[in-house]
Order: sequence, then structure tokens, then C-alpha cells
Amino acid sequence: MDAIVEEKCQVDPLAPSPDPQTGIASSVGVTNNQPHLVTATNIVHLTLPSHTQAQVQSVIQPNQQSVIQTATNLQPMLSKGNVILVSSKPNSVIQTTQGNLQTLRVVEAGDSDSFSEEESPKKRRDLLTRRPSYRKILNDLGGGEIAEAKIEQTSSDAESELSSHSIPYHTVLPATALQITSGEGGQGIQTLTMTNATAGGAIVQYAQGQEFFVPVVAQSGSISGSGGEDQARKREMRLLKNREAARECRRKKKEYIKCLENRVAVLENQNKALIDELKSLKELYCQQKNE
DNA sequence: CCTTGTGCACGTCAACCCCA
DNA sequence: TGGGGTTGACGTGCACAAGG
Repeated sequence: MDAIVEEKCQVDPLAPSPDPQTGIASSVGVTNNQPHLVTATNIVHLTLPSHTQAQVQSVIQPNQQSVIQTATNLQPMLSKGNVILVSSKPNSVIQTTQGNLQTLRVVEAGDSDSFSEEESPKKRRDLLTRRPSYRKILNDLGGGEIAEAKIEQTSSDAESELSSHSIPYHTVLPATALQITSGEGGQGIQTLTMTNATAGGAIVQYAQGQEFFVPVVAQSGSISGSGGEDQARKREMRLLKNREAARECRRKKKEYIKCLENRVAVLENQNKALIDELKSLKELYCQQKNE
């Protein structure tokens, strides 16, 4: 049975510069027995040769110590000689619910992602002071493709509606809501809601939050094209895109906050485990001292 | 049942950033 | 350097719970 490492939050959003090059895929590996690492959207699968399965919650950060937290004891997986590369930071921890801190041999994961002294001051300052956008964070998380594809599709929908007019010009949308059918046998009836009806047209919104812009129909059947109306149309397009962008931004922000909360939980557990370990080491030390 | 407070999602504006 | 993307700020509407 393979061990599965599930990444809930791979990159610390507060890290100065979550370099895409230092993502989990490039920073985790095992040299012995050639385990297999696969990254998918938000999930990292770490396949190890051992016959164990572990659910792992981890926070792996490019410039900080990293934590891998498991629900089961990882001891059988991490046989002697295995190496986990956790970014370039030493002192990373694998923590289990049993409180077992796994001993790791941490090696350098390469210098390409490290902060070289020769880094240009400007770039360096940027990396230190600017918080990355949610987009970058999500890209680093690996989920950005979906979000971006959605945006792209939505905006291209709007543009293609404007340019190619896949909705016939003579289509009249008299109500504020109507239904269309799609699919076979009339399955998938969708409700269209018209919002923001203006002189330039109306935004038509249907089920799952997707929208497109329907230009107003002139008597002649052509899109009204005077300068003022063109301005209005451009404005509607801008508003539509910004509306969609704001929605996406909020979604990313929520994800970002979840990520932070997740990290807090993991770090709290790590802290607790380290305190326990320190305590037990102290006790051990005292015992040996008294002998 | 009505009012009030709270949380959430949304739309819009404006400032900033990035890239061609 | 202009256009477009991103995101903080602000206002609004809606849903829901609590209290009178």
C-alpha cells in the first residue's frame, strides 16, 4: 500500500516570496527505494515502498521550516536511509498524532530557490516586502489553473458573445429571467437571469455563476455603434470583467484564509509536540544525570 | 410579528501592479 | 506607457437569529 501525502496547504501565504520553483513537487523526494511523487491540483501524492498508508497534513514552505503531519505513525515508511527533501530548510519535522517526531535526514534541495547574496537589491526588496497576490499563491498551490481557466472561459464567453454573436441578433430577452434547455431530452434546464440591463445591453447570468453580455438589439438588427454607446458597451464589458474578477478574488481570499488557519493548526500541533519532546528529553537527561 | 444586529456575498470604484 | 488584471475599500441587499 502506498503512503499518500495529501497537501492541504503547500505554501505559506505569508512567506516573503513563494517561489514557484520551490513548490512541494520539487522539494520532496526520497532517495532510497525511489518513491514516487505526483502532484495534482492541491494534492501531493508521495508514494513510498512501504506497505503503509498515511494521511498527511502538511505545510511546506520555501523559506521556512516545514511540517508534515500525519494521522498514522510514519515510522514504517521512513526506514533508515530514506531522505525527505523539504525545501532547503533544515530542521523540518514530520509529526504524527501519536506524537512521534520522525527523525529526518534533511538535505539541501538545491540552490536555485535560495536567497543568494548576489540577488539584486530591487528584486530582494520586492520579495521581502510585497505579499504575493492570491493568484500567485493559488498558482503555487497548484489550483490556479482551474481558476484561471474559469476566468478565461468566462471572459472569452463574454467577448465571443460580443464578437461572434452566437446568440442571434434577433434574440429578444423581454423578461428578467427565462429558462433554456440543454442536453438531451430536455435535461438540464437552466435559469437565465438578466441583471444590469442598460442602454448597452444586459448581463445574462445562468446557473453556476456564469455570465455573458448580450448587446441591446437595435431595430435594424445591428449593434448600436455610435461613439457614446460604444463607450457604454466598453464600460459594461469592463464592469462585467471586474465583477467576475472581484468574485474570483474573494474566492481566492477565502482559500487563502483557510490556508492560514490550516497552518495555524499545524504549527500549534508542532509546537505542542516540540514542547512534549523537550519535556521528555529533559526528563531523560535528569535521569541519566542522577545515575 | 416586527425590529435590530450580524454575517455574507455582491457590485463598483480606485489605486496599484504587471506586461506587451 | 497604456491596457488590463488584482485587490482593498465602501455601500447595498439579503438571510438569519435574538429580543421585545
